[in-house]
Amino acid sequence: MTPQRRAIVDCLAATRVHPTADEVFADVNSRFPMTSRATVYNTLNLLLDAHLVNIVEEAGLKRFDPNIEPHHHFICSICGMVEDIESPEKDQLTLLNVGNHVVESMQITVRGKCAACINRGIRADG
Amino acid sequence: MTPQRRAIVDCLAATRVHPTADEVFADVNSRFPMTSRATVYNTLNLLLDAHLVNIVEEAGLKRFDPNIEPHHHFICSICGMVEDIESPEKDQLTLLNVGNHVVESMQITVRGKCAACINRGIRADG
DNA sequence: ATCCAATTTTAGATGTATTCTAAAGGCATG
DNA sequence: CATGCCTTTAGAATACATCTAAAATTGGAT
Ligand SMILES: [Mn+2]
Ligand SMILES: [Mn+2]
Ligand SMILES: [Zn+2]
Ligand SMILES: [Zn+2]
Repeated sequence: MTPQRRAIVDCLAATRVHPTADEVFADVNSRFPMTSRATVYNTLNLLLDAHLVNIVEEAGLKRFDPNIEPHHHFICSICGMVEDIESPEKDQLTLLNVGNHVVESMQITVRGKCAACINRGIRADG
Repeated sequence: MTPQRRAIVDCLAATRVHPTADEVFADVNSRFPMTSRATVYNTLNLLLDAHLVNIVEEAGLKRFDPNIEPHHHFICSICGMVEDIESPEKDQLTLLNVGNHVVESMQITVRGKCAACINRGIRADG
């Protein structure tokens, strides 16, 4: 556990915004200016392999999610924001068979417009 | 509607495999050898803007889905195959509010191992 | 403390998917 | 035929991610 790795882990633990690798890099770099992108990617991939973080893909970006409890996401179609859903919906899902495939997990993605974007839009109109 | 565009639309209409842009390019190019990648990407993005196709992102790839009816997907964690779910699960989902956000759609992603990959694995073992 | 092997970090090169650009081509209209 | 508009094309440019090889750091053994 090096300072760089600690900074990366801390960055993930402190956020709920599902940052991209580049956002993690920017954050870590502000505290450890010499940290390279490669270290950030290496460490994130180590965390992935160890199942300590998950990935949420959206708009061509891989966003990293330190919340490894099964949960669902809301994604804003305007600003791209990804937010955890403290899921009552989870209980709606029975893990059932799909064809002859072996099902391991099920996840809901909810799309729409986030409150911030709606407010921005209303102000822009008025 | 040019021959290239028709070929791209036909390619999408004929498949259920959620091809990538490059897979569409390969298919179209086999019939119209001079078609460029730019035309494929341009046309796919036009179709997206017109809401005639959707995107399914997986493993860093954008896969194109001509099925614009709301539906769900099974994704194989081994081969990456994306398959529509003729959804009884759809009815499990009530389109409910998430925070102060405006919900527009909800989609289930089921992950696991596909039948083909399971068979391949069993043969490899035996 | 010194040496050494193993691991980690770094800068930059490389890879891969996608988008952009500028010129050429097609097609309809006057 | 000349004009304008849209499409296509090839290749350059961009963006995100991964790989490489050398330097730096670590921890254990002497
Ligand atoms: Mn999450
Ligand atoms: Mn589909
Ligand atoms: Zn938003
Ligand atoms: Zn499979």
